[in-house]
Amino acid sequence: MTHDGRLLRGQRSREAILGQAVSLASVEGLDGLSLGRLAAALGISKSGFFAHWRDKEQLQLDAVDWAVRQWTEQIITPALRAPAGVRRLFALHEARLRFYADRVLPGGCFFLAVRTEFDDRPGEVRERVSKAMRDWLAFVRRLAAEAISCGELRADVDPDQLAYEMEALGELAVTHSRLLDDQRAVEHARRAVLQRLRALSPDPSLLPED
Amino acid sequence: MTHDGRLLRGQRSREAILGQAVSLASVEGLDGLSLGRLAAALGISKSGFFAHWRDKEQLQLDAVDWAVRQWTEQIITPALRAPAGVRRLFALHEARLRFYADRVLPGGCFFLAVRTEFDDRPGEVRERVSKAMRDWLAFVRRLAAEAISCGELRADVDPDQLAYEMEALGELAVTHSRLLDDQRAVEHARRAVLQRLRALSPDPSLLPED
DNA sequence: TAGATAAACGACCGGTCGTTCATATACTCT
DNA sequence: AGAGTATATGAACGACCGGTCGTTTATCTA
Repeated sequence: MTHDGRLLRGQRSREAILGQAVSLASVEGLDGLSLGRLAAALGISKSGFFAHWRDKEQLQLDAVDWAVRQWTEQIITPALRAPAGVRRLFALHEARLRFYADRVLPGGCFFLAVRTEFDDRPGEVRERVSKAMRDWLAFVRRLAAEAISCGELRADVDPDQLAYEMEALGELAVTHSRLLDDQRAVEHARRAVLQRLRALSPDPSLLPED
Repeated sequence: MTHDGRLLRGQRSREAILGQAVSLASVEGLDGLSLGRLAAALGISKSGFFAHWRDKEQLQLDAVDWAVRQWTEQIITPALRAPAGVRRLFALHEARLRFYADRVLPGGCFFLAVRTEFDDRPGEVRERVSKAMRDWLAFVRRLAAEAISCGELRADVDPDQLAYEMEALGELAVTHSRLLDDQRAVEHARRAVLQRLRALSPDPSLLPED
């Protein structure tokens, strides 16, 4: 129980499979992704999945959780190194844009792909994705509320409204930069949030001018 | 040649099929849509499609054009009844949000679904969707430039930047309202653009306060 | 009225989908 | 050494995929 090489190997397999699944799902979605292609990309057999997951849906659910962990490590954690307030909010936005620009995922954003796929399709996957989005938005709202309470955002700012705007402005960068081959999309996304935060802050000098 | 009931019937069939295809594609995408389900939804046989289109891709291309026409009729044309300037820009935004709120398409937005599906998949469909997006953004930019030249927007406004922001803020309303069952999403989208336009206009009183 | 043509159909093709199952291997525990 | 278990495989399944084929029905033309 304490030292089982099989479990360790199994866990490594699971991690490798989920990572690849999230990568492919960022391109073709979680349902568009087929087990055959996933197996081919990993060089394993299709039936091997069912040693780890009961069916495709269970794998999809775990893939969502894996993507949440990746998002936390690569966007939230780095942003928390910035001082609380508007600088942390903007650091969060920049971490996200860097995640897109660095092409960490071949499709750009797992959550964009999966959200448009499942927003109108009932089931457990939808609920899991929905919860991930709620948690993420609640986190952004909390950062906004922090910024208000430490006086770096005007007291009349609505955290809900600001979180919506940051989410919208950040995410369009994915499809715009790809579909239109428009490099300026990321710059538009950056400037939009920067100018918005500066306009809402009593001390804009906390943020870069441009 | 001038009066052929067969051609007329064929054209009506094509229109009905494309309308249904756009509806279904707004939910599951243009590739996720299967000819079998499309035929079932229309109560016709699968093989009948190939009397009108060579293959699925040709139908997809026509569906994109059909969706562009629908978008023009239901969003652009109504907005053009508003006077040129910031009021027309905001009318465009409101027409779009009404299109979403009225659930004209069961999936909310054909172009959101198709864009996330094809932004990283080469082919003719991608090019067609890309062109549709470019044309749409160019139209929004033109309205913004008009507003600047008639003095209703500050001269230092960047039409590219404004078009990006309006697009981003408008479109997130689709998935947010659906995935999160959040009715406020549309209101967030409306207020974000309204306050943005008011902030950029020398005469905010042209627009509603809230 | 006879022939041509557009529209729609049912049957069927090869291929891929998610899934099941019997089996083999690798490892731990008793 | 032997039982038990986690991991992985290849073969096979029924369902559905996009697409082809020959045929029928409806309509126009000569």
